Amino acid sequence: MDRQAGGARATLHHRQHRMTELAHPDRLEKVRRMRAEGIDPYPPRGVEAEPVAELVAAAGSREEPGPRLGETVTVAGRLLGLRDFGKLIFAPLAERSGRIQVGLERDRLAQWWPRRKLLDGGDLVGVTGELGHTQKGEVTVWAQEVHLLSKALAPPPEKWHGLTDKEQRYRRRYVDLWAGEGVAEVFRKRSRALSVIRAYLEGEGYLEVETPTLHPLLGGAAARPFVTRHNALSIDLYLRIAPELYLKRLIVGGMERVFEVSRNFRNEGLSARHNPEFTMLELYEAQADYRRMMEITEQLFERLARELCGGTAVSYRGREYSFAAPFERRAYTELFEEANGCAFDDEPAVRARAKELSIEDEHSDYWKLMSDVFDATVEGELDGPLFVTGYPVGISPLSKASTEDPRITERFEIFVAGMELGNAFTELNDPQEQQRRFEEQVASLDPETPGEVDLDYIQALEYGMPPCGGMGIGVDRLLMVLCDQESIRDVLLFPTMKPLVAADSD
RNA sequence: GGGCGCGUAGCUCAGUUGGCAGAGCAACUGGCUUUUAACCAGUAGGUCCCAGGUUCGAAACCUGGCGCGCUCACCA
Repeated sequence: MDRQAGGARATLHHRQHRMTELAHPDRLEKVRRMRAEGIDPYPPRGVEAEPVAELVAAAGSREEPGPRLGETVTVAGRLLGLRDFGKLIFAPLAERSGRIQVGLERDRLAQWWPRRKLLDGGDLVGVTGELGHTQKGEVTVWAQEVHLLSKALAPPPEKWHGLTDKEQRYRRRYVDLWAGEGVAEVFRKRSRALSVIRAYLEGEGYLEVETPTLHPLLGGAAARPFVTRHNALSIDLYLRIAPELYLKRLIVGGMERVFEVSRNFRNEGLSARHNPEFTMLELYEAQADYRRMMEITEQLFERLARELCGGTAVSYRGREYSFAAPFERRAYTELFEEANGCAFDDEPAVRARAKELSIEDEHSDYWKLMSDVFDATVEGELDGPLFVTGYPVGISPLSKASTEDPRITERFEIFVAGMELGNAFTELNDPQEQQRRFEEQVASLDPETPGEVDLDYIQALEYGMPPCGGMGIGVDRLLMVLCDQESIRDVLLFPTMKPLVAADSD
């Protein structure tokens, strides 16, 4: 016990020591010298600068000069490194639109020149000068004025590897974003994807809404929740695991076409495909059904691929996926039978199969077990984009049953590269049937199903919900595919990490 | 929680059979007006994750711990 405590203390001390050393002594000395000379290393105002990508385009090449070659321009950004030739220094400057080279010549900067040694890689500067080229044809701003905008005390990481330690990349995303190849691009794409989604749905007559994140009851999915406390009300609240039941209340309310970009929270394990908080797009449309949801999925996926990947061919982990509509459809029941040699509702056969696959019957709930068998034998093999249709009623408590086969529902999930990217169905709007299914869930004692029936939701249905189609799309996972990233953490700016020093460890 | 792997300079990494702690980049000093990971010469920089153990001698071997990654389980 004592040894453990001692070890923990040593680790703590080690980490804090390292963190203070991020500020480099030489750079601290330069800051002192600047202040002594009356130079503010952290001036309050920036400079008015142009996006460098536009300047690079407008400079043209040496052979074919662009319209703005020779103009005096101002750029601002981070100096990634300094290549010093004595009376000439080249430095790449990075900002939001891209990179441009800055050329610092003694002859053009007579007054500033003695201060060049105060400059370091990583510093933020504003540079005014002539837009031109070097002998090798690189577009360069030949500086006439240099303004330090913010002194970097911490040196940038090694210049051609950047940060490679994944933990360091996620923890210090503020470095990774400019030091890591392609990192900023992923998050520009993420932003564009959300714009495309909003533009598409608004074009379809949808209204974007915001429903509560703090829920008094669990519902809309099966997952372990985060619990929090409201002091004034003296009640526990859950961080939402899904916005579904609130959005459907809005359909009852006559809003008819609504969507929400919802941050959901599930208190479960972390993996390459799971983060405790993740973004879900949920949408609901009155007078629509699951077939309309397929249409929306196809249109949205195709549009996103065109906007983000330049076409409908999407390359993910070395394989190509066609995002051109229509997508393939397969029935859940058929896929189940092909993979397992028995019908999904042949309980003795499925139980035997589960034993073969050493899948444990944890909740003594047959439908959960059957679903586990499906996940183990079918899901990972689905290349897609593929709609798996007709999920069994027993694992679809919020879906309307099929009119042709009462054992299954009007529901589908969309798969790409073995990953579930979305889940949609014709919404169950019969309040009595919904209450019956909720009561079954409560009776199951599964820790991941609601502990009590959401009577307010039943009451909403009692006022009458029109026929309705609804869908949830895992935005992060969809972006993994569109940006060709292997881990969900690579499409999240700040993925959930264990704190360096655990505040509460027992 | 299980399995596998990793932990050495600010960063990226070597370190042979157990025998003086190493390189490149970054930093510092000097040189250089066209580089693209500039180049040349020099200097400085270490809790080898922590604690025990084996040994004449441990960064290396053993035990325990800590941290992280991958993976499996979990995640309708």
